[in-house]
Amino acid sequence: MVTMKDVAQRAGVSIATVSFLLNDTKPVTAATRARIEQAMLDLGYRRNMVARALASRRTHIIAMAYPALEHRFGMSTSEFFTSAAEAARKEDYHLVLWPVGNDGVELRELLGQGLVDGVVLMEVQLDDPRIDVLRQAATPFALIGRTTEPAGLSHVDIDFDTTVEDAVRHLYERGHRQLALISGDLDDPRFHEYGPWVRVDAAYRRVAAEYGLPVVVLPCSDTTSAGKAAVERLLAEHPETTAVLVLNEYAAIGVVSGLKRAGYDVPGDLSVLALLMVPETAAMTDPELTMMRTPGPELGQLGTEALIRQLEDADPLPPQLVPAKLLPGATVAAPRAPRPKAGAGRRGARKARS
Amino acid sequence: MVTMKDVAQRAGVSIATVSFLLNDTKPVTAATRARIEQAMLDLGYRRNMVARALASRRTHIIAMAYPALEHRFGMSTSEFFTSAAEAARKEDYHLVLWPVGNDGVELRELLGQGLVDGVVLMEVQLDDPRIDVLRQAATPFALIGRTTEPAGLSHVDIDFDTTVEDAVRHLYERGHRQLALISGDLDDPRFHEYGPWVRVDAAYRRVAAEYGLPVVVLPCSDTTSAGKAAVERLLAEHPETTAVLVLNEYAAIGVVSGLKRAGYDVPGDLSVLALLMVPETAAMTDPELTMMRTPGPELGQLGTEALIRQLEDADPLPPQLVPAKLLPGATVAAPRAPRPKAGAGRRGARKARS
DNA sequence: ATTTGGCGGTAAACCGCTTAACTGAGGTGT
DNA sequence: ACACCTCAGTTAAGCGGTTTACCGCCAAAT
Repeated sequence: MVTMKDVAQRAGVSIATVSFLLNDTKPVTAATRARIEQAMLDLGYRRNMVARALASRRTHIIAMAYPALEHRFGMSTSEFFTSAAEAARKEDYHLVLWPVGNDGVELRELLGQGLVDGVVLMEVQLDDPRIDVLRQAATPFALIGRTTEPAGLSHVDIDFDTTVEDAVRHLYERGHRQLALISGDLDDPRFHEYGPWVRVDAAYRRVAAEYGLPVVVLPCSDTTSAGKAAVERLLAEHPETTAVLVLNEYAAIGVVSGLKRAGYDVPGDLSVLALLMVPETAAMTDPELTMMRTPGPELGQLGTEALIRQLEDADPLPPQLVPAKLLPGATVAAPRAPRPKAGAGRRGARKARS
Repeated sequence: MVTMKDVAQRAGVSIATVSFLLNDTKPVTAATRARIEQAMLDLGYRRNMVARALASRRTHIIAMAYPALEHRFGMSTSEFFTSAAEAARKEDYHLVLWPVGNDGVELRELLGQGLVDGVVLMEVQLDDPRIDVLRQAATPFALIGRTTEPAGLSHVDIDFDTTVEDAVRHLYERGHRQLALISGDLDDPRFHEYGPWVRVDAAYRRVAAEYGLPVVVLPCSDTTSAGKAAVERLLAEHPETTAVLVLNEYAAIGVVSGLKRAGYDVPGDLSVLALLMVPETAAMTDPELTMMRTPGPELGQLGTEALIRQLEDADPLPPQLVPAKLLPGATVAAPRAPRPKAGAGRRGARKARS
């Protein structure tokens, strides 16, 4: 292995000078610089990260901590990983993957090893014990997602308010007045603390009120079968509905196939707009789902950048809320009949096919 | 930060003794052991990975190198990442994510940093320049996937032969004699070197021949729309087909919806069996796809374990070929009519379903 | 002519841990 | 009784860098 000593020797300078040049931490004359650089080239020198880390107390490694066991990884999980890894590389950091429990025990253990300069925390809970662990360890961190009181915490998250607003407006502008939200299942004890669901739910109720729309919200867990079931209930209980927003990814698929199976034409009889989805999934339905594309890649990247800013103590990135952006598909159209106004007519459907 | 020196001091021993105890690299009397352990407990000592790495020349970090830019990540990518990360943790290693180009340039750069003890290489090409880079760097590595000549290389891969055999047998046993494979698009220059597609194609031709079945293979890239197009062509060119195997994940979705759109009943009119898929995706079609579940988690885990074995120079794990296992869904049934071909009487079935 | 001070460069002390070589106090064999 | 092992521990030399003093030199200031 070629070390700095070798380079220094060949360039006829001291090892310190090489270090100063490499880190640009002290000026060096053009002549010596040239000699050193030539020497490095000749020898094929590569600076050893580990030694550097030990001496400088900065490893240039950051961790992405995500809930282990949790096998309900959506499509967007790998987007987080890859976008974060790329952002890290770009800044000359490495990203390690840390599957950790939600209680923070494993996280504390890992932090103790002194391997990482900072942590990007995924799937942040509304009240997250891991944050205390990070604080106690005095380890810089950034959140993807946020707690109930995120003020002062470096974080990025989906802008649920804007996302829902945009979604509702999209439908409203096309004439829809009878909307429904197929939401997350907040009654499920595992999720009534789940930020995205809570926030979308709240945002929707607010926006619907603003638009003077009736508030129809059906809980639904994130599976296609749950989606089918939810839409059946919707048709039975609120047949006047002309457009449905679906929060969950897999549920949205279920909603579309449930509608088709029930003989409804999408978007003829009912429009469907998926709220947080990735294009690959949306393309799977027939017709292709119109969706708000979940900003997974942006979040992974921004979260990482926010963390690295702290580490390089540049001016900290302010909290970023990124809305999901509309990605048109083929499941939204104008409602079939002129809008029925207060209490007026409603429609079933009878398209069938086989 | 509590260092080994602190511990040694408090326990009244030399720092070396602490190290020997920690690494179990030299015997220590019960009495001193107890004193040291107590001291560590009192002080809350955590051994510093970086210093250890520098001194021992083993970082206990491994990299997962995967092709950057390649945004055609299937659902199984995050399975690789998480299963590898978990396997690494279990053995007290850390996993870093390295998005690298296929030419090996970035990989060489990263290896030079001396950060990792070894590399798990994903998406191995049939002739992969990155392997030479790893060899030159004398870095231990394991492959997920394999080259044309994988002998001598530590690797794990899907057992395409068994997978295809099992798939064909499954259909054959249910009475199908007119199969078709909707394969990868090997004509696409980007992919005619893509191992999984090449191997499935080859395996299918072999197995079909063994079973005395006509060989019908349609190329198809991995999108739902390509799947739809492919199945339309299939219906036009080979209307006698009673069951279709689909290699690609998204294509399989397209095949099902294409069939439904064309007025075919699945599986009544045509059975569909997806070859390499994850359950989450399969659940999205209606009816749910019958599939061979791609062994993503196993591969990530086994690849990591194989690498770590090398690093700990235990007896090396032999190359592992893991077949995809059948996961029943609702898209395979017996063919409707008795098979029209020459030869003896056979019985088809006429189960239908709606 | 002497002082001052900036500047390119060096020496050496770490960073926290591993490990080879060494020490010294019991047992053993003869 | 003496040399010879064993065995738990210790000393100290690294691992490959970073970083804080410090030094000598020359130009500008006095």
